[in-house]
Amino acid sequence: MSDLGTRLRAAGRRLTPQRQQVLDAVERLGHATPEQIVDAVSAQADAPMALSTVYRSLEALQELGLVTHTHVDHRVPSYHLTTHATHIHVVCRECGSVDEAPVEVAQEFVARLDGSLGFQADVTHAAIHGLCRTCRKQS
Amino acid sequence: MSDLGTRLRAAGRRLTPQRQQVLDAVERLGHATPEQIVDAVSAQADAPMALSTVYRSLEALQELGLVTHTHVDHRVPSYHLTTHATHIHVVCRECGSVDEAPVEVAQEFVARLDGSLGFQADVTHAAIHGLCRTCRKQS
DNA sequence: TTGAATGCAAAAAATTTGCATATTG
DNA sequence: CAATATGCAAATTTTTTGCATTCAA
Repeated sequence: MSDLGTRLRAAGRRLTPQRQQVLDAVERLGHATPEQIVDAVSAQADAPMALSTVYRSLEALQELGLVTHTHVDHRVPSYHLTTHATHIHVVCRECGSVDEAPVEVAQEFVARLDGSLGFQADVTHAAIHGLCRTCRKQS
Repeated sequence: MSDLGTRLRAAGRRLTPQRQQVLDAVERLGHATPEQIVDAVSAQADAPMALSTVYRSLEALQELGLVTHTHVDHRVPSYHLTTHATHIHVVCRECGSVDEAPVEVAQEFVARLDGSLGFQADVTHAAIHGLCRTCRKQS
């Protein structure tokens, strides 16, 4: 994987300290909302970063395929590295709890999507909604 | 499955024409944003429905487990019947195209989530992000 | 009749945009 | 130097909330 600067330039874009900081923050935080990112970056950097810059940076990083986002919370998107492929999020629609499952659980699912649609799925960190063990028993 | 009124009352809530209309609209439209629902309902009913009523109705219907939502478009949630289990949505993060896959594709995935976490997943209409066949080749 | 729901308007939250200025390549 | 990106503030868009009124049970 080439570095951020190279990738950005290849896409006709530029490497700025802000973009690097946003990428670093996403990596460091694991998952983060734009709000959390701006807070994290502003805490480290000398000057606070504009929230609009975070949005625009995330857009650029997403275009490069370096980050993606998911909707764990129904309102705010949560960003994470595309390569940070460690688990899948399952969200209970009853109690709102968030649990994690290893990627292997979806291996066959991904393979089938590939086979039938030619779609390269990024289920990693995808938010799967449903009922958790506990809430399920109660209904 | 008991009817809407019974279910609502069992939850200490009430059956109102608005809630029935919202449920009907979701069923008729398949998927719909709050905005689309208010439009659809207002077109049929004599008086236009308040958008806040749509939000509150959807909340109630979700609590009953009758509807769920997904994020096909990253901004606005799209609602659909929980029972309307026909397909899974795959969304390309590159071109934004939306494709569908039959539920069977996820059967094993769902079974495994159940087995490992006891989680009852509703992958139906879940939005899976990734790269479509076309965009995949270009990158 | 009484608690729950609606409608409206106002507030809050989240995201986007315009534009002058600064910065990258 | 030219094109791209930032920062700020204003504008949009989306969702929530307060409250008086209406309505379901």
